[in-house]
Amino acid sequence: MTASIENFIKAIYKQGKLPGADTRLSTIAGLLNITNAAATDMARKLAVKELVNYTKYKPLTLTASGKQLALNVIRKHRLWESFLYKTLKLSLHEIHREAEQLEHLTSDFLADEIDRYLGNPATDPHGDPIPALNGKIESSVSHMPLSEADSGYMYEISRLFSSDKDFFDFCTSNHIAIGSNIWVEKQYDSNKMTEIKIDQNKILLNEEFTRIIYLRQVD
Amino acid sequence: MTASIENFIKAIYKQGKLPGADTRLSTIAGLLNITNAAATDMARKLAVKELVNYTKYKPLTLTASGKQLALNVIRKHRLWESFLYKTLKLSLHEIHREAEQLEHLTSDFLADEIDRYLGNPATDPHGDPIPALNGKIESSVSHMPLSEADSGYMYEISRLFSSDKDFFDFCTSNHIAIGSNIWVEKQYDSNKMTEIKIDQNKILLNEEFTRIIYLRQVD
DNA sequence: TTATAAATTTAAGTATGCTTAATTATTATA
DNA sequence: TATAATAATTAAGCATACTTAAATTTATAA
Repeated sequence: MTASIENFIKAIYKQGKLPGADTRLSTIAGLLNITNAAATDMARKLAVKELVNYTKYKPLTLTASGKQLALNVIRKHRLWESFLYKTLKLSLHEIHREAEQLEHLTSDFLADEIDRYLGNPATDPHGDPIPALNGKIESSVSHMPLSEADSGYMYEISRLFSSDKDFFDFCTSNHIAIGSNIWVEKQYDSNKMTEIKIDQNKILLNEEFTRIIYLRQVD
Repeated sequence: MTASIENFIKAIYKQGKLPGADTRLSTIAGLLNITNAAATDMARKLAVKELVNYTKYKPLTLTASGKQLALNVIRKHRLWESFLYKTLKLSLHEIHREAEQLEHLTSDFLADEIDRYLGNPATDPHGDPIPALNGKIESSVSHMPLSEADSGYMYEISRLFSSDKDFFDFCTSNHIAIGSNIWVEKQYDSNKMTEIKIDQNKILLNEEFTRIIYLRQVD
C-alpha cells in the first residue's frame, strides 16, 4: 500500500465518522488536495482492490478490508504520536505532523514494539483512541463535546480532536490539556458559544472549538 | 527527494567509501536491485539536479550537494537505529531494517530532536559514526578491521560494519558485541582466516567476517 | 418542469521509476 | 590487434498518481 492509497482510505474513514459523514468524492478530493478527476481514478482503482465500494456518482464507502486498513494506519499514527510525545516531549502539533509521515513506512512489527513499550495505551496524547491490532476501537461512551455539556458542572478534558496548529497553540496558552478540569459556566444557545472557567480564567469559545474539545463528567 | 533518489545517492556514497571503491553503474544498479537501464536513467536525472557527476561509461561520483544529501540520509538512518535500540531494545538487525524505511520520511526537525534526546551520540549501536548536521563525520582514526589486527594482543570491538542478519545472529550467539574484548590468537596468512578468543571460546573466522569487525587496541 | 448550477466522469497528457530488448561502447584476452 | 565478453546506453513500454479541459450526470431552485 502506497502513502497515497493509505491517505485516501484514511480520509474516507475519518470523514465517515464525523457528524455530517460527508464522503462525497469531491469532499475526499478536497481533503487530500487532489482534483476530482484524480479521486475518481483512485476510487475506481481501490474498488478493484476491494478496499472501497464505488458506484458512479455515489458517496464513497469502505469495504471491511478497507476499514481494517484505515484502522491499521490510524493505529500506527496514534502509536507514533504517543511514542514521540513520551520520549521526545514534542508538542501536540509536532507529534501529529511527524506521525503523518511515519505512519506510512511503519511495519506491523515496529508498531507492536512501540505499543509494548508504551504499555498498550488506550488513547494517544490528544485523547484519541488507539485501534487495537484486531481493528477494535474504544468508543469512549462516557464523553461528549463541550458544545453539548451542561452549564453549572465540572468536567475533565478527555480529548482534543484536531490537527490544527492554531488550535493547539490556543490550548497551550490557555491551559486546555488532556486531564485538566474545566467549569462550564454558560451555553449561549443563540450564537452557539460557550463560556468556561479554567484556572480562574473565564474564556468564551465559539462552536468551532467547542465541538472538538471533549469532556468526561467529574464525580 | 524521493526514497529512490536517496537510496541511489546513498549507494554511491557508501560504495565510494569501501576499499575497492567500485562505483560503476552496474554495481550501483546491482546493489539497488534495478536494471542498468534504470540506473542510467536515474544517473542522468540526478546529474541535471547536480547531485551526481555523470559522464557516459564512467563510474558515478557525487557532487558536493550529493554527498551532503547522502550524509543527511545516513545521519537519519543511524539516529533512528540508536533511538530504536535505546528505547525499544530491538536487535542490531531489526534497527537496521526499520531505519532503512524511516530514514526517508524523517524531517530534519525530528532528526535533531532524536539527536538531542540521545545526547548527540558519535556512533550508532553498530559502531558506525553518525554524521553531524554540517556533514562532518568522524573518521575514527584509531580502529582497524580484525583482518589487519596483530596476533597476540587484546582488542575492544568498536564496530560491526554490516547489515546482514546472519552476521548479527552469529555475533549474538558468540558474544561478539560493541565494547567486548577479544584476544587475537593467530592470523592465517594462507587462507586469510583469523583465530580469536572471546569469553574463553576459541573461534575461527573467515575473511568475510574479519573485514567487517573493527577493533580498537586496549592498553 | 425545466433551466442552471454543482458534482462527477472521461479523455488526453505529464513525470517518476521502473521493465525488456536491442544496440553500442569499453575492456580484457588470446 | 582483432575478438569476445562485459558494461552501458537507447528505445519502447508500463503502472502510479497526478494534471487540465471537456462532456455528462445529478441536484437545486425558479
